[in-house]
Amino acid sequence: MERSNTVGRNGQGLSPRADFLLADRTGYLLNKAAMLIAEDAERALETVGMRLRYFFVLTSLAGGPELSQQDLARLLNLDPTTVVALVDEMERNQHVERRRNPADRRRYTLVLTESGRTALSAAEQVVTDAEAAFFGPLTGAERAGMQDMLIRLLEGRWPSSVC
Amino acid sequence: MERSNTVGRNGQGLSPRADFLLADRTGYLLNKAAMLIAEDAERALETVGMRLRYFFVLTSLAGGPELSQQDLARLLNLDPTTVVALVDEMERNQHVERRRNPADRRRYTLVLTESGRTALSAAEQVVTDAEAAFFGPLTGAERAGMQDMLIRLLEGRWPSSVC
DNA sequence: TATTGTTATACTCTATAACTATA
DNA sequence: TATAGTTATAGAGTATAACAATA
Repeated sequence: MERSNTVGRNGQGLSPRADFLLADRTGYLLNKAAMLIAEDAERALETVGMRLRYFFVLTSLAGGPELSQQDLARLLNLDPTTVVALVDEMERNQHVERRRNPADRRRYTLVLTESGRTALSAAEQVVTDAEAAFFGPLTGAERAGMQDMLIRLLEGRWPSSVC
Repeated sequence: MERSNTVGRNGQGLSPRADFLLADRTGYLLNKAAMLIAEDAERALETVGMRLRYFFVLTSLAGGPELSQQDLARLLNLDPTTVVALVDEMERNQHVERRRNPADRRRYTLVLTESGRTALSAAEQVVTDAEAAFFGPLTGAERAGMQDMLIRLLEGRWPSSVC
């Protein structure tokens, strides 16, 4: 049921106009949009039995250089202890192997398995579809422009090794 | 069916490029950017002793129509029980008053106090500065374009009453 | 019967500290 | 001494269910 607002936002006589509205805050809009696309992607991934963070890890391992658990933690802004649990799960699913790095035997090198690649492919499809739906209101050029702007905003705040 | 993939990206000669890198995912970039600006804003607000969500609530109350706690929950994607705790805190700080809505005595109308407005003003300054720094890499036109695109992406997924 | 605000509770997620093995 | 990974645990944050008052 909708509320009947007796007083309009822009102050029809009474209500004082605020200096900043929520919708004026680029940062707020960014957060709201991020939340919605994350929800959409999470919902899409449910159909293939995967969580979003799991998908991010698979993508990171598939696309980049060799990564250790610490690398993953830094890259995805996860706590190292969270990565342990995640990789445990991925290893149980045989999507990832831990291989000791001979150059530094403290580290594991995380290796995507064939099965992991297969799971990733299926996940990529549903996520790509979800993104296409979400960014549907934008033209291709606009979306490319947003992509470019976001990358520039992230410049220097991204762990060196990837991207 | 097993791990016959010595094809991993460790092979210097034959590293297969992934179909999608993390940086190709507009959704991922959106999330990363949102996380960073939220962190920046949170850090900026520390200097005035305020949390980001608190700031969002103050902004919502200052700028919009009368809001109940349920309205706030829907607007800011918060759980109604979380809003109770938040408003409790704001009432202790005398930034907000709960007034029974005579038209529907189940609801409170949340009213910003003068002291709340003062706190909001101080917070607006530091958040505006943090946003200016974060979006510094963009031209004014670009930032306006992003603002416009974000609003279009949120269209229809925003509670009707506000924005 | 449905909704607002509330409390109590359970659950999930994340952060902290300590330990090991390597460097 | 410092770092990677691990474990156990504490803490924050969130969701769930039940309830009273009101519609």
